[in-house]
Amino acid sequence: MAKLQKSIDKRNALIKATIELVNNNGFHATPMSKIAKMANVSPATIYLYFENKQDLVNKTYIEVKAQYTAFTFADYDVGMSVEEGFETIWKRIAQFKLNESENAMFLAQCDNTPIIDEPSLQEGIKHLQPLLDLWDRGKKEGVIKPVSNYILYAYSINPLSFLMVNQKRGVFQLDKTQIEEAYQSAWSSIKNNK
Amino acid sequence: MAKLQKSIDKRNALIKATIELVNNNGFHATPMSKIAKMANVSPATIYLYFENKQDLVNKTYIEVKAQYTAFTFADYDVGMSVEEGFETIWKRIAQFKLNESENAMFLAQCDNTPIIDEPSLQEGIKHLQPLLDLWDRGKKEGVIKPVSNYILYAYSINPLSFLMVNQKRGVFQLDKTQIEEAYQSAWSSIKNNK
DNA sequence: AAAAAAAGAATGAACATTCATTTTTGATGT
DNA sequence: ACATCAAAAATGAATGTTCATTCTTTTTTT
Repeated sequence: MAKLQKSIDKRNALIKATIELVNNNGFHATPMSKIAKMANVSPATIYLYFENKQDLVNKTYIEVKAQYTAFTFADYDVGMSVEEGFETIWKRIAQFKLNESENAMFLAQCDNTPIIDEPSLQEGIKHLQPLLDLWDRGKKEGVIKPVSNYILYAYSINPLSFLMVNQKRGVFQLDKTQIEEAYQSAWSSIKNNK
Repeated sequence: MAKLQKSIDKRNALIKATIELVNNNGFHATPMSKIAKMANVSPATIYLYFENKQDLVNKTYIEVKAQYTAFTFADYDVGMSVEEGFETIWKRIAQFKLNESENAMFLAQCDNTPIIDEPSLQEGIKHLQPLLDLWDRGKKEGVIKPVSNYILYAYSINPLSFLMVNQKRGVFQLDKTQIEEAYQSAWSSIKNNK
């Protein structure tokens, strides 16, 4: 147990260091030596846990994405109505993006650059399925606009990424009221009006 | 004239190569030597036009951002009504993001990573002012929701970035009808309902 | 005491930038 | 028109550094 525990700690420290350094300096300016130093580990040790730098960043991405989706669907239940389900999921996503902004920033960076390889991107995207299923159900019930899920996502979920980035930059702050307003915008942009 | 013309051509070729390589490989995997090769120039020549790699990427960012905003406001006139003005601007932005996707992708990458330095980011953001002015006017007239411009941007403009990225990836295609739908979503998410 | 984990130092490749030379440009005098 | 030539522009090859990865040795675990 002791051995395994220790290993997991080191692995986590490496992943945490990767996120922090990539967020602050970008992938191009995060050498393995710095990651090692921040994780209190020798550079050589990284290679006991990961194949190489690409593998490290891929695995970090998958791990953070898994956390994100686990968090997102924690309160959700398939038995909920479409509207209730969407509100539940949306609010969790908002909470994640605004409270766990280190993780959210890392995902935003990965999703807008070619640093993660295709298989890992695919792996990361899988877990969003419940939301897509909910939308499909909503369209059948006539509650959700009959448009592509990409458009629904673009208008209801993606804005949170932008708000998160700007909150992180310190130029803007989302409070309770604004979150509620943002939620109303999100819902009214996807609900079917007719 | 001949001399200056030639210089501008080389500079443009370098900027174009930078955009293409950074889009496809990321900043970390675009060596100066590759940029030089793609621009049909010796590596040393880059340093006649730019101070160093950071300067090259900063200047590229500013240049593309300037193109973007010039394009955006080309049809806009301050005398327009708020609704007409917004529609005019929004549709130009959509056109830019979907037709000039190389440029738009580059901006998206820069806006979500720490590869551009702060002064250049500031420089790039300045030109968006007319849209913010329009929104402020709209709020005074009671036509636009009285919320932060960041929220207005997040819900009406930013979704286009997401759609652009996914269109580029080939998983999704925006046609005329969908653009019209997207515009309706954008407008109804910012117009004042009461 | 053998096996596993970790470490620090070494290795070699890749890369940004500079250097020494060559080529191009365009003004000037014929 | 053309030849000359200094200045500017461009080049390919060096330079020195940084960095990912590996190697050998040491430490820890069981």
